[in-house]
Amino acid sequence: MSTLSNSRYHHGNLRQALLEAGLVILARDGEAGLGLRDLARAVGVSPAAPYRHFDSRAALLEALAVTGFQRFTARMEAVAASKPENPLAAMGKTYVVFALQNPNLFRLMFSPQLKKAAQPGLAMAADAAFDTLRRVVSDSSAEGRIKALSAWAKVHGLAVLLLDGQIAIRAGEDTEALIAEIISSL
Amino acid sequence: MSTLSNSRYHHGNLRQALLEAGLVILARDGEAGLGLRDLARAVGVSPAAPYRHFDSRAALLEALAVTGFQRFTARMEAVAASKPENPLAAMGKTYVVFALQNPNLFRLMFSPQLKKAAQPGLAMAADAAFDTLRRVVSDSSAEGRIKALSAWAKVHGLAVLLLDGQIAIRAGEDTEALIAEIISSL
DNA sequence: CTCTCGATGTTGACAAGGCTTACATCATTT
DNA sequence: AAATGATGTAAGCCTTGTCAACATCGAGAG
Repeated sequence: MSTLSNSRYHHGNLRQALLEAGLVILARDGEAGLGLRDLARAVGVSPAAPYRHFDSRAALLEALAVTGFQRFTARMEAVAASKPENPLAAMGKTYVVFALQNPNLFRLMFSPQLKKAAQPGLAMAADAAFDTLRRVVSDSSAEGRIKALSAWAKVHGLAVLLLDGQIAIRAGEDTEALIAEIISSL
Repeated sequence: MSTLSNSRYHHGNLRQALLEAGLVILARDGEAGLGLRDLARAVGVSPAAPYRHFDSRAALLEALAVTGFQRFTARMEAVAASKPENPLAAMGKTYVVFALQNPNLFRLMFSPQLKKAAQPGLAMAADAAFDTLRRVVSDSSAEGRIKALSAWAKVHGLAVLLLDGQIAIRAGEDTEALIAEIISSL
């Protein structure tokens, strides 16, 4: 392989190419705008080719969500490893910022149509992501669990509401500062 | 009219019938399972008939979301009117319970594909709903706003996470009790 | 009471998109 | 070099949202 002849029958690394192009299209057009045909055309391949690598459109979306969780986990662990003064607040901010930087990917990761229960790979990727958050608070006591869930709920809710434009940002207001204020009480 | 001849050309009250049947199908099959053709068939009408009342499928979904916000608002106002000891906690619980009782409707209400910015009716319905929450906290000071947003984020995040099955409920654990514990700190 | 007209439904069809089946091509193994 | 499994193509089926042209009804004008 490696000959970059742009007209070879086999693509060479179609699965990876589909995922990367999928992330780009997803970021640009949202989940609804990500069609298998468009995606195949973007990669320069026939409409049916993706089916050699993904059983269905849903499977493709699931794979994208998994990579999303992996990137998310990497960011969270990086923050935790940097030992900030207030770990919970720092990770909370990272959580929200990730959502705002990758809105469509974040929405896909939490899309109900993915049904984590039936997809072990996705469930594991999601669990790994949240474990980084849980480890910070969890002293494994019942009280610690409530505290962790409270923090998680608050941060997640803030991310979702900001993403959907529900929280009105006043003119000239700094979104990051607002986030910091809301999260500071963790 | 009023003859209940079940084979009359005109339905009589199609718009209302579509909304009601739509809510049923939505609750059962989710947004993705709500097709215009199925909906039309459920009401006993031709596939194109709904277009006399809704410009598009998106418009139909928007109308369903609006009725969802109206029901939600009614519940929240009822709780607020009952003057509980801790209004914020009581309304928070109502918020979460509504989400758990109407999962698909709740998801539709906050679906990003609805773009409230472009739909004045939907935006107004949503604002009306959250105003009931805002009124409880808002002393209109900057501090009050942060407090209101914090409470809203926490409650909304809890609802979303529970809806998506992200929060693991331990065996024999009471979900309502868990909700109460997490919300009690409001 | 009849006639007309706007509102409401129906029919038929198109286009887009997910998916499948049968076939072509390539790379690797023996 | 021939066989074989993996990968991609071609062609088409089916569902679904949408639209245009036609049919039907109800209500007000005369």
